[in-house]
Amino acid sequence: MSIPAAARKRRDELVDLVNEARANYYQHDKPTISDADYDKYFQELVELETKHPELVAGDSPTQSVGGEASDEFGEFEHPTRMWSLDNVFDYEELDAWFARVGNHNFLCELKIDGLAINAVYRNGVLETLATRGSGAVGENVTASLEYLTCIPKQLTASKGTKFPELLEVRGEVYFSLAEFDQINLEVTATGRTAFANPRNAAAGTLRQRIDNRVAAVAEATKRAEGKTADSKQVASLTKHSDELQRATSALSRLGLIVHGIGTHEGFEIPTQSHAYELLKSWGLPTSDRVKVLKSVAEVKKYVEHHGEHRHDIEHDIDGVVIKVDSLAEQDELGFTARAPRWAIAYKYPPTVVRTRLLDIGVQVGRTGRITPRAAVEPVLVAGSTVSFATLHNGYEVVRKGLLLGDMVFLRKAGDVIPEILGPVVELRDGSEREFQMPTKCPECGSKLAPEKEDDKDLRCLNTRSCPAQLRGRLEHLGSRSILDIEGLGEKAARALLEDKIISDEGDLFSLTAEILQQSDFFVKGANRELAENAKLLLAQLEIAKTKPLWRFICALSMRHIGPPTAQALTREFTSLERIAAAPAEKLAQIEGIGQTIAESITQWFAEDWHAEIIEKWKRAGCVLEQELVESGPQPLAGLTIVVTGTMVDFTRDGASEEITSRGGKASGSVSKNTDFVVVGPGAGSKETKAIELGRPILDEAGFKILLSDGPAAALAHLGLA
DNA sequence: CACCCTCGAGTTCA
DNA sequence: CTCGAGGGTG
Repeated sequence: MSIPAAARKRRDELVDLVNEARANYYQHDKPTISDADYDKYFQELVELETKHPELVAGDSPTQSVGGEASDEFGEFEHPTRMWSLDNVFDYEELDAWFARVGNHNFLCELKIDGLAINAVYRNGVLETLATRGSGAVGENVTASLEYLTCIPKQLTASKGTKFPELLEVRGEVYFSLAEFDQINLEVTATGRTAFANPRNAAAGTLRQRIDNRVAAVAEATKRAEGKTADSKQVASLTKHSDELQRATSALSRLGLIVHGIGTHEGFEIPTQSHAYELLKSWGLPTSDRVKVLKSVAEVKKYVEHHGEHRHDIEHDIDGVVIKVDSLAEQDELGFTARAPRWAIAYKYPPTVVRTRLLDIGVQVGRTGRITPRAAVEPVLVAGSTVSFATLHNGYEVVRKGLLLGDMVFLRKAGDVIPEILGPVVELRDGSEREFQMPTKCPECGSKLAPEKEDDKDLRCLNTRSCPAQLRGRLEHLGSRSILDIEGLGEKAARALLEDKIISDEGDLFSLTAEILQQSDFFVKGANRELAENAKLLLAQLEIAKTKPLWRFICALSMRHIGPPTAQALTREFTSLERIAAAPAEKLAQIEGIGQTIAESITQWFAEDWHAEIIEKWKRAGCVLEQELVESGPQPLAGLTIVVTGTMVDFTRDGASEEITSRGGKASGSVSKNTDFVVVGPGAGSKETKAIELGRPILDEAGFKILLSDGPAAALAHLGLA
């Protein structure tokens, strides 16, 4: 039977999608799609392969060896929630925490960079092992228990021991650095990409469906031992056995340190340290680096000691955890929406590495701004390899004292964005050369100049026809946050311009199939049929034509005008025509718009080719007016709310819309004017700032209460009434 | 005029 | 995340 070409194609797409998602998650430490999407694609692939077994091939993730994401996990609801910890990054913040909690005995321990787990024992017998997951619900990985040597299946009893009926033990599963290197050697030897860091390796190893692997071996055994078995089936058995063996071997090399208890029925303990002693006496692995310290000074000494020796430890750590030792005192301090008040994580500063500054190139942005960008000798920092880092502007280069060829210090700001800190002056040998900002635009050759006297930014003033600016504007207008036109990304923008299909953004909405057919990028096959990407683009352009006016205003790339300002303009004037006709004095009356921006707007409209863009868009059917929407109740009127980190049920833009539609203001930065800070997992400095300024912090559940029941209910949810 | 806040723009890794 | 720059306040 032949396989339909469409099935083959879809199968290839799915394999790529899933494999890419896995690589991003495990090898690069940056998830790109949601777990739900991942499961959806994986499931579709499984079904497709079940229907057409001939399609199953070695590159399919359904066949791949351990250490990667699994398909469906059994969910496990933790009897007692697994909390996160609040972080501090320096002594000032740590002192603030000490001041909040008061005098106690403090239990200090290392914060292992691994995977948090919850082990549930019933009457001393291990019943369930689950990952932390969201904290409320994790993934049930009990199936792997058999192969984990790091965790006792049965607690050891000493004389007279009576085990609690239900006991939850919390701990961290990890690979030692030595095992991590070993695992990665094995991984690369079988042709797969290495894990980015020990944490991902541990997560990948534990979160695999070992039971599926066992089943696969059983199945292959049955076939290979059948009467009609051929060499292919024997080979398949060998392959599946090898995979199972590698997976179980990796599992057996995971380590565990326990660091807490959840539910504990039937016994009482006075302190955290007593709890550890008890767990240890039952045979659970505790750390011998745990210390109970009586003063702030001693705690700081502990923090410093392990900061200096963090690389001498057999596993990765990213900080120190400090807990109030007495459980009674813990109870008194209680919890915030997401973390205990009685514990804090002191995070060590992000790693700084040294690398060579090879060159400084310049980029031309959509507004013509010239941005120098450092090319460095690729270097591994905090889990990924960095090759470039922005330098913002020419003055930055001078201020940092950088010379081409310098060894430089580099770190990841917020653990994400590479940042060059400065040169290692001692290592200069005289061959280094100064960097000069260009005087001509690298893309169109126009002269570069600051827009205003004293501006630090250099700009290419050829707004109309500089290819970099045209491309940038098209890309910007197509992006998710503006008109959200799928099929109009970097490549499409480049093709539209280079193949001279459009001369600028004005022509965009009058594109037709016939016009697109003139470009190689939008056709396929010998008879130049319209390709899928072209159909997508045309359909998306049609949809975009009726998007809200403020999005069109942003799409025009007027200087200084982003979403908030565009929305303010729309509210005041309701149509693009009225904005174009408004005198500067009138525009400047709007909050957030002063003389500078007002004049910049009127000047923009005075430009002939700008007016033409608008004419063309209108002729093509773009709706450049705001129909008055009946606004619902406005429970958030007057409130400024900041959303940070990731939400389960909202995108960032979605959350902003929920806020503005209820009369609130969605802002991007936390200040003392902020009324609420909504914090999801993965939040960074904004959360720290919120704590610093004492602003109320909501989790996603609290945010939903805020949206539905208003600020008073949200505060009540926090126990602040 | 000094300061704080907000917004805009560019941004790194696959 | 970070810098620059505009807006607004005291």
